[in-house]
Amino acid sequence: MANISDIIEQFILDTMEDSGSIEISRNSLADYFNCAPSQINYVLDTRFTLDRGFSKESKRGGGGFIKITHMKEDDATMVILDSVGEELSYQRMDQILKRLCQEKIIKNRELELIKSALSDEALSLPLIMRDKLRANAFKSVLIELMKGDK
Amino acid sequence: MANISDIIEQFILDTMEDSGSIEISRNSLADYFNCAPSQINYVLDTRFTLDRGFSKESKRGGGGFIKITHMKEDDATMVILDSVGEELSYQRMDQILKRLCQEKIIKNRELELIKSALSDEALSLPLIMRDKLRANAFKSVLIELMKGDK
DNA sequence: AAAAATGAAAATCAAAGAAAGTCAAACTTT
DNA sequence: AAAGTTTGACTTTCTTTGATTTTCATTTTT
Repeated sequence: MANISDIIEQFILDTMEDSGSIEISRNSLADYFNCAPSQINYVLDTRFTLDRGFSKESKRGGGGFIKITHMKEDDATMVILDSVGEELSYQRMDQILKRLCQEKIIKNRELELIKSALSDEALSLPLIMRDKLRANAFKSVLIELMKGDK
Repeated sequence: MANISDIIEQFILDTMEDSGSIEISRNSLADYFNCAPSQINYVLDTRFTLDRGFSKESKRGGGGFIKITHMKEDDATMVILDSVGEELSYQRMDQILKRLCQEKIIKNRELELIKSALSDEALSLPLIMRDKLRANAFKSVLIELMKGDK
């Protein structure tokens, strides 16, 4: 235990606890922990994944940053995320979206927009890849929907 | 938002908010922000682009100026659809979404949802395929948007 | 009055700088 | 041995800076 990756993970988790998000400079963080900058990427790639309810955004160059967002911690949202799994058909996505709509989590127009962005036609790929990619992209949408307060 | 370019962008946006246009002296603006005059060009080239619905005109020499106008397009969606080619980077999509937002064609939340559905993280594919797929999926969203109104 | 010189802008372009991403080799733990 | 971690060299993207060029208006010269 107590390897640097776990420590960095904990640090990030602690820092983002209140707001549900954090915006950091990769280099400063690496400096702070005396590690290679790419170590930060390793931590991000292995721990702050979509499956675990995190989404990331970053920018290079002057004024660059990495931003991590987490969805709300309650079970209900986590259950939905879990239910997506590795692959997601258009039909199943549709079902989930309908439910979100019934529960007033999204508007009908939002449902339509998401469906059009992630329809079979929009994701022009071989079937196996398509459902995998849809699973991933849809998780990203769910996380956006269920972001912590702010 | 720690870099000068973003600050200058915001300043210009704020200043032109009311009238929808602004006429400035490049040198004074550079003076005001203590930066190289060419930095202003950089901001103009990267942020006040056609994709975002801005047009620029300028004059050199004594009494020179730069004028930026935000054009109101009747059906921006159609024009944008035509301008999205075979590939679409995340950055460019972001610009377009900002414009759709400014023109009140989509809400901010819808912008965020689309961004999350079609982010680099969501579309976990090799870069070349990713931008192709994004172009396709985004067109599908634009078409959905055109259905909506009217 | 036309031509030439001067100076005041803005445009361009390339180099340098800043920050994050990638990938594979070396090392550790299980 | 396999899985997980650490490190570093190299790449890509975005920003900043400055030197040089182009364009326009005004003034001076012929």
